[in-house]
Order: sequence, then structure tokens, then C-alpha cells
Amino acid sequence: MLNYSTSEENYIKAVYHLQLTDDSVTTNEVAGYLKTKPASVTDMMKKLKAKKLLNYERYRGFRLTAEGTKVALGIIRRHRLWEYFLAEKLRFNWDEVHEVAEELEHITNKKLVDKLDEFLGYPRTDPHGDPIPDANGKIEVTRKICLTELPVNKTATVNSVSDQSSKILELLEHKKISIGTRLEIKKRFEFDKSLEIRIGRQPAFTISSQLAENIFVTHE
Amino acid sequence: MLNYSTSEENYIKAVYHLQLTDDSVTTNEVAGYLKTKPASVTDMMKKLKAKKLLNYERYRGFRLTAEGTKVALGIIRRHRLWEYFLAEKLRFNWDEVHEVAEELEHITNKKLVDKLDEFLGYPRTDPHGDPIPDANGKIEVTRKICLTELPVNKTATVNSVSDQSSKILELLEHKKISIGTRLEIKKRFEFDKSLEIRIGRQPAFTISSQLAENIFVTHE
DNA sequence: AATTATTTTTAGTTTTGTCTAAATTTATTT
DNA sequence: AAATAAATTTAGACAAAACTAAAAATAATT
Repeated sequence: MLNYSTSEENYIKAVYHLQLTDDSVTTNEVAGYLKTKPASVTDMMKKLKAKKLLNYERYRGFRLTAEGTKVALGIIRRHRLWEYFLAEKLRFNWDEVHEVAEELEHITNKKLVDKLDEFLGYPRTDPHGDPIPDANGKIEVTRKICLTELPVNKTATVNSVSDQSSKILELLEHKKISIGTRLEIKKRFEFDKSLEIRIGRQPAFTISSQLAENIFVTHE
Repeated sequence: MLNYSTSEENYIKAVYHLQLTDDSVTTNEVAGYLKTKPASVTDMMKKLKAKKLLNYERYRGFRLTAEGTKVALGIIRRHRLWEYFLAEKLRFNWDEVHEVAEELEHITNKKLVDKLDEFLGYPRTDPHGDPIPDANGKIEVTRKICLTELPVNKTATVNSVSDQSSKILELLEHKKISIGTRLEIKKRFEFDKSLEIRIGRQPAFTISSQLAENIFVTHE
């Protein structure tokens, strides 16, 4: 397994994440994601293509190759293991771990990563509820859906929150909704798309469509 | 507190370490320590001088300023905390931790470092026996001396081993000498400078001058 | 289909950190 | 003290990764 620079790794990771929702990833999307300029993206894409980490024809967008995906999963494995470490062992709040993990993920020493995994007890998901690839790069496919798409009376587990502003966190805290909370929708109101939801056996309460749109859940 | 690049940090750390034994640090010493070229050292020293991290007049060698020392102690604090983490929590051997800590030390996030310190229980020394600076940059001054200089019948604690080759480690293991071992010299033989030493109440045994020259101890 | 707008790429700079080779300064010998 | 050796610095080049501005290709409109 070759070694890649921090910068190369950041681009690989960006393409991986953008690929999950978009079929083919564009220059502008990557530039937006990494807060860099399109010209810089083109430069790097040429380089990663030469290293056979992604397929790319000019003006046609990019997709990771099998090898590129393997590299991406290694980065994501490291990122999520460190996030878990920060939250579980160092008692960081779950909304503070990402930034620090962005730096730790670039240390590629295999023994470090595998020993960390062992120390943590081989966690399956990070503090945001996203699955952690194993040492072979295998990752659970969780079909994560938006809470707005969850059928009525189907119990689901809160997996992630797309917006991480303090405003939404304040609201979630007040409603006692956090990562890992199991809930179900009891009723949808067509007028304002608000949802009546229930956590366990507690009394049902209402959340707005704006809030629901930012909550993602897994079920089954 | 400003932020410095990985490269700048490596030079600062090199000067700090070389300063401990040498009064003034030279270009060639730093180049040798960092396995880089003298011309590169000169370039960087100019830059660090401009940032007021060290004093330097051309052809005259370098010394860290108070500010430079503060930065160096921050790097050393991070390095040694991670070494402790790797050895104590991830069960790395004490001779494997340095290399990985060289990478981890460059992550400067203060909350990470202080939380790590807390998680580890505020350790005083790293796995090599070297003191860990506290959050304010305060470091214990341990007068570390070579085992060859230890007076007879004075109990001392093994602090570090200068050579880290597998050959010396094999010998140390056989003699049951490791970091933290408390021992005293019972007799010195002038002829070959060999030493008769005793660990606790066990029977005394002999070690060669070549071995003793590589063992450093603290006493009092 | 031609024009306009958008996206992407190219070309040329910039910054950081490294290097080699040559020049300069300091140290050591004879 | 002059000559030689060693250490250090300067000058100029290079690679990586970013940027700006202009050119080229693609997409969207009229």
C-alpha cells in the first residue's frame, strides 16, 4: 500500500463522500466541499488519475477506482476510530470530534490504527452513528434515510444530523433527541409537514419539517 | 500562541535537544540530527530568527529564545504524552513509540492535548523515563547522568538508553535492566572499566563499560 | 441554431521547504 | 602568518500545492 499526502487524501475523501449522493462528481462540487478553487481541483484530479486512484476524462467528472475506494475507506476508518476515541475516551462532545479527527486521520501507521481499534473494542460506528470500516476496508451498508421519509409506526434509530449549528443542537437537546435515540413517527400533518413522534413509551410530541429534514435515521 | 508548520516544529525541537548538551547549536549539528542539508538549516534558521524563536548571527550558531523554548516544550509535551498513550494504552513496546509520536506531536489542538493528559492521569514521565512538561510548559529538571559516572553505593533509577539497536535491547533484557529499574554500583574495576551492579536485593552481577556508557540514570 | 451563461481547464505565479554548487567565513595546520 | 581545511551561507533551481486570470468546452436559453 503506497502513501499519499495529506492533500491527496483530502481530495480522495471528498470524492468518496460526494460519490455517495451524486453519480459522477464534478470539479465545482469538490471545490465547494474542500473550500478550494476549481483550478486546484483539476490539478489534483490529473495527479490522482495518473496514480490510478480515479477515472477522469476532461470535462466529464470523476469516480474513484477500486484502488481509490480502498484508500478512501482507509482514511474513513482512521477518521471514525479517532472520533470514537475522542468521544468515548477523552469525553469530547460529539459535535467537537470531527475537526480534530480531520488531523489525526492522516497518520497512516497501520499498527497504530489496528491497536487503536483493538483498544476501543472494535466499535461498529462512530459517535455520529456512521459505520467504521474494518481493517480490510469492509464497511456496513446502512441505508440511511431522512426522518421525513420514515414510514409511520416504524421504529428507527437516529443516525446523524446534517446541520451542526448550535441552534439546531439546542433544539435537539430540548427535545431529548440525540444520536442513537430510537423513535417512531405516529402521525404526519400534511399542512405544514410537521411530524408527531414518540421516543420509547414517552408521550408523543411534535417536531417541525425544518427539523425533521436535518435528522437522518436507520431502520431494520 | 501562534501556529507553526511541521517542518518549523522539527527544527525547533532539534535545536532544543541539541542545546541540552551543547551550549550553542551549529548548522551541521542540526543538519545531522534532522538528516537534512546544512543549506536547508540556514534557510530555516533565518525564518525562525525572524519569528523571534531563536537568536542567531551568521556563522555564530543558534539558541532558542524564551518564546522558542516555550514552543519546544509544547511539542515535547505532546510527543511524550502520545508516547505514554501508545505504551500504556495501546501496548506498544517502549522502543516502538517514538516513531509514531513524531507524527502525533504535530497536532496542536490544546483541548486534545489537555484531555489526553487528563485521560492518562497526568503522567510525570514518558516510557523512556523522560519528564513530561505540564500544560504551562513547566518541566522537571532531572539531572540525568551516565551510569559510568554514578558513585558507588548510590541507588539510582534507569532513565534512558542512548542506543536503541536490537542488539543492546537483547542484552538489557537478558540482564533484566529496563527503564525504571532501581540499581546501585557495588564496585568499579579499573582495568576494563566494567561495573559490578546490584538490582534490589538480588545477587550482584557485572556489566561491561560499553553497556554502561549507553545507560543513563537519575538519582536522589 | 445561435447566443449567452456556466463549468472546467490551461497558463502562468506564488509560497514553502528542499536541494546542489559555488562563494564566503571561520578554524586549523604547517 | 600564510595556506589549507572545514563549516556556513548565498544564489539559483525544483517540486508540491495553492492561487488568479484568461481560454476552451459544455450546457442552457432565446
